Amino acid sequence: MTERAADVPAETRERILDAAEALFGERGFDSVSLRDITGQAEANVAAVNYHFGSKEKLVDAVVERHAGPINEERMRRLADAEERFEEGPVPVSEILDAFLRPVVDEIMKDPVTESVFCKCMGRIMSEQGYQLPESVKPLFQQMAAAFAQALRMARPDLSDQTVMWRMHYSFGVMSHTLMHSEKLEQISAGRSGNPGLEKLFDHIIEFCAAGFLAPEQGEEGQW
Amino acid sequence: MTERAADVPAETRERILDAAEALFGERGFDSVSLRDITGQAEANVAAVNYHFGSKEKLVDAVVERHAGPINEERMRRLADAEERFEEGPVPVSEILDAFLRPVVDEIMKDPVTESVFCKCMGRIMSEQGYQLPESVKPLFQQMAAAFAQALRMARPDLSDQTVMWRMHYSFGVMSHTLMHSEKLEQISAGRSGNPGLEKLFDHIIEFCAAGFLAPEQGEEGQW
DNA sequence: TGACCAATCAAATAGCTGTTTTAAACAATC
DNA sequence: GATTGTTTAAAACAGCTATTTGATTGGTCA
Repeated sequence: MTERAADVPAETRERILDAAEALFGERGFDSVSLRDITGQAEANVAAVNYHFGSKEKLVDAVVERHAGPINEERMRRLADAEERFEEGPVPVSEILDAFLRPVVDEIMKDPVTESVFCKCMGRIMSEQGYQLPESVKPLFQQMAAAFAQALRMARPDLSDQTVMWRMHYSFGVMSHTLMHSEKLEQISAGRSGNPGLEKLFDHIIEFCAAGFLAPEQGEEGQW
Repeated sequence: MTERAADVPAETRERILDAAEALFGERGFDSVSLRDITGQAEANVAAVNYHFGSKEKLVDAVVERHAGPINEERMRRLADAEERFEEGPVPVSEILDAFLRPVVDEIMKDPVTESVFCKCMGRIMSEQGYQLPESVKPLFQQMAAAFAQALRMARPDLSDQTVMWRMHYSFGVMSHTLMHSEKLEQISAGRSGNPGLEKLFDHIIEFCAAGFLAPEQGEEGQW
């Protein structure tokens, strides 16, 4: 009769996913062993290969669990904004909001794993050499293309390269902030339903939007 | 008679440092084994523990080799800028330049390891949970404090928290860009003495400076 | 010449890695 | 009640990990 804590999901598969997400966020994909994961998940080592096939596929499963919903919500919000501003281009801050807000929402869905998933999300976006699972790649590329086009329309005076790079910078701001989200506790003292997280993303959007509004210096096409 | 390629340093210690830097940048600190490193450096496995004491101290040595000079140069440039603008606060873009430029210079010192060190540098700055070696920590904190103060003077209307966060964001832009610097080749086709790298940092400074110039929204002290 | 010292090497240490195998439970269906 | 397919569990797999050991080299100084 193995008693289990009340907040631990009953299903082994789910427990493994949760434990993996937490540990991946804390220490990275490669540095965490299957024994670390199954130990925390109170499962057998073989359970990972049974449920997921391999460690690599487990990583994919962890990513897929959130990446799909986030990217779909991004597309929804962008389409929504384009409807609201049908007479003209969508403002940069609205585009960035459509891009960033779904991440906040996804993180705040589960207040328990919140802070932990924060870092995992940041890791997914920043880990160099990491390949997105094939199942989310197409949607991700489609999403990125849609946002790039919206931003080009919002700032038609900027070169395409500049728009691309500034998207890249905004991505960096978000992922870097998520990865080091333990510093968040300085501003919102760990209460759940974290209001500090939303405020922080407002703050990020302010910063990136202002960055996007900067005029382009130097001659064009010199890249 | 073991012949060695002409561009490989003769000293074992140096060869290990170079190989470690390259591999760490490519795959991260944990994922690279000593055998990977010594294999590429054409050295014996035991050489790492002989010259550095442990793998962890090797990581520290890789970081120390660049972090010290970069932070010292940052302090020099900031002091220089404060002299040039003695009648008033140093402009944000000048402060960011003093902060970012030494990284470019350090990277471009050695055109061979350039692109590789790019990523390693990014990794050092972004790897979550990684602790700076004790030897560089004091200087780093001193440097960060000096830049924070300069930025507060440049934007006295902003709250201290906002300045801190925007510094954090700028850091994120730089480290994320360095980590994914293989995309650099899209804009500067791999010629050495890379002019694209300098241009890119100008571009980053434009973006971050504009972000810093954004007015502070909402009530203060609500963090 | 002999002693010393730093540097290198192959080999062995103990322990961890992902994965596979084998066997045992379990529920549902015939 | 026997027979399915699904899930769990312990044990073993080969291979890799960082580190240590002890022997061997080459050079330098007394």
